[in-house]
Amino acid sequence: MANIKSVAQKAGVNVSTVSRYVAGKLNVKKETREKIDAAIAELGYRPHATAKALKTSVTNCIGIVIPTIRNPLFADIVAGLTQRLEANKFTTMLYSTENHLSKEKEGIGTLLAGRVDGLVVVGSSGKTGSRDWLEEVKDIIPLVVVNRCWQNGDFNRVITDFTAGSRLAADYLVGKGYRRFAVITGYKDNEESQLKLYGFEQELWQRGIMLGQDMVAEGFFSYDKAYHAARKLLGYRPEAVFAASDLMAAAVLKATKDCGLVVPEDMAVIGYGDSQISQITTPALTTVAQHAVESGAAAANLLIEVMKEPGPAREVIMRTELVVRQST
Amino acid sequence: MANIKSVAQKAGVNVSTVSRYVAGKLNVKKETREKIDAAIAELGYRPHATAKALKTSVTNCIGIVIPTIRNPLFADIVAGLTQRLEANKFTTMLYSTENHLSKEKEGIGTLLAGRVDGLVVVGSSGKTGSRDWLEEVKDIIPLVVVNRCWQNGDFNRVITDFTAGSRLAADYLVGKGYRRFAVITGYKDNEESQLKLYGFEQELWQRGIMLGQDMVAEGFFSYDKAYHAARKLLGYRPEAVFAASDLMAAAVLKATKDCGLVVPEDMAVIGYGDSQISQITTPALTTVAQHAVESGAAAANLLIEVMKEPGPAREVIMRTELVVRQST
DNA sequence: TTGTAAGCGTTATCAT
DNA sequence: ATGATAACGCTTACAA
Repeated sequence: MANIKSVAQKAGVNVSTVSRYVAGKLNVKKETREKIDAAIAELGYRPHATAKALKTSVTNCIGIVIPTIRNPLFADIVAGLTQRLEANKFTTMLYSTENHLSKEKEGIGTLLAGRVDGLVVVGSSGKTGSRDWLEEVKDIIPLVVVNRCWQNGDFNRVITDFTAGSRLAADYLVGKGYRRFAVITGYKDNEESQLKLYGFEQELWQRGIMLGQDMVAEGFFSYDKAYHAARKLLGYRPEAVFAASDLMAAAVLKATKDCGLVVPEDMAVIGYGDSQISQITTPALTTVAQHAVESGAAAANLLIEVMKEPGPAREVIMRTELVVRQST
Repeated sequence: MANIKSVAQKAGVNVSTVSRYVAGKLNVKKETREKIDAAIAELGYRPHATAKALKTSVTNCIGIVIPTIRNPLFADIVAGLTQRLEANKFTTMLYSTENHLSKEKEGIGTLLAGRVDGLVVVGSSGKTGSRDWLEEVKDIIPLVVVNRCWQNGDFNRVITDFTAGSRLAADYLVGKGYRRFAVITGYKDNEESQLKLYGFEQELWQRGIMLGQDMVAEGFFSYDKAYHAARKLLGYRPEAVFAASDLMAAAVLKATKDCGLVVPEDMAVIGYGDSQISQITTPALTTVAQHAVESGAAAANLLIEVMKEPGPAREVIMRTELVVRQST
């Protein structure tokens, strides 16, 4: 590959002149410019980003760590991130932990080795959390966490107000006259799942309604697992089921149908996410919208801001909304 | 940040010794090893990947260019890619063109600047194609293209046999006794869409069945657009509708229902992809499975192979299968 | 306006 | 088994 030296040689000038010209500094004679342009074109020269990064300590690259790209929610967050970052001339390095929190440390480690200017870590920590580890990281490199709410150090963060979203759902259902509820959560130990459950219970409690312990089951954010959980819960004859994701709500619809019940006449179902799934089911799902793409974009903007001028930790809260369709 | 020099200093040895030890070369005395280990731990030293890349010309990083991560199909391909690449100690740089083919050149350009050891370009080229551009790229860097079938230079490629998949669908439907068909394609100019349509037509033709021109409509891989297309097509009373994606097939189901027809009794619907969507709809969709995750994994393996020993272009064909559910 | 030269953090060759 | 040093491709004072 052609390098700056060969360009300089061919153009008959010094490397520093080429460097300055390529960088856009304008104190270079027209005649020289033309010679350099010609040399660049002829050699197919392309500045070597790695060398530049080594010299300047700026990589123009941001690391993103996610649990899995196959969850549409995370895909949306990544989409929001890459859009904003690419628009700001950053490239992105993606590391997927495949839902193994233990791989998070490894992933961050590889990204950290002088490869990126900043880091975005997406997704819930587990029960144990990786708090101590991230605590170190944020001293090494600008860091933004997304939807990791338990992390109570002062991190720059974008969080969705999952609790408020669940309260919207509960409020709406109670207002509709339902009194006997069941909930399908994600993972018992997962913070996002817990916050969603917590908000729902809290709102019910304020309305003087109790949610029986038998009425909560884990669905593991999986269609099949949620289906089985739903079959069990339906035995207790709830009037309405709240699922922590649209995918699991879709499973509830299926279970309901297989039990010979009709939604919404015999039972109401409400999902979470307002993903494409919620439009596709029959009946279409009432759901809590959580603006995943915008969360990603907000995280990108926050990180860029933080890299420009560091300071005390900043926080962005993403609001949720209720989207009413035909399942309630 | 601590560098190799500071470690060497603290350990009281030369940088080259540290370098050798860290690289795992074993000609280093136990005593020295311990001193170095202590220094590394104390300083929190982490080898600088960028500097190493500059020196060795290997980045251990692979570039991935995709149209958009929000399409579950591409997300699956990326998942397959990152799994295999991470397992082989590669990091991945992701560039998303947001469905603008024109951005592909820009994206590849940024990745090319000494940032990556190899490149995977995913997705159809448009009518015009970016063939000439990629033709240059493959001389610069190891390249694998995925599902870009029109590209007729000798590229390393992983392609899904879309045509064969469509033929499976047509064969099955004709066997079931259907004779009057409608098709919802993606984009008219998109090769994947065209191949899917082509296979379907071809199989019908061999069975002596004609597909009227009015019976084909663009759905743009969008739920809403496909819904409108379906409403129009239903006016011509097809006995079965073949959609080029599950999402669009779901839209057909909706349109059918809104027209007061029942699937599969009044009309059959068949999708493409075997994505999660196909299990969720009511009735669940019969669909052509296309193994997206495996395509990504195959592309990763192919690229690794090509980087190890270059040679004539290799090709991997991914087969398709029919998955029969309740919509036919 | 252009040239000289040091240095970013590594690795690798050659001595010792 | 270890040390000295050049080099990777670039940027950036500083000098001319």
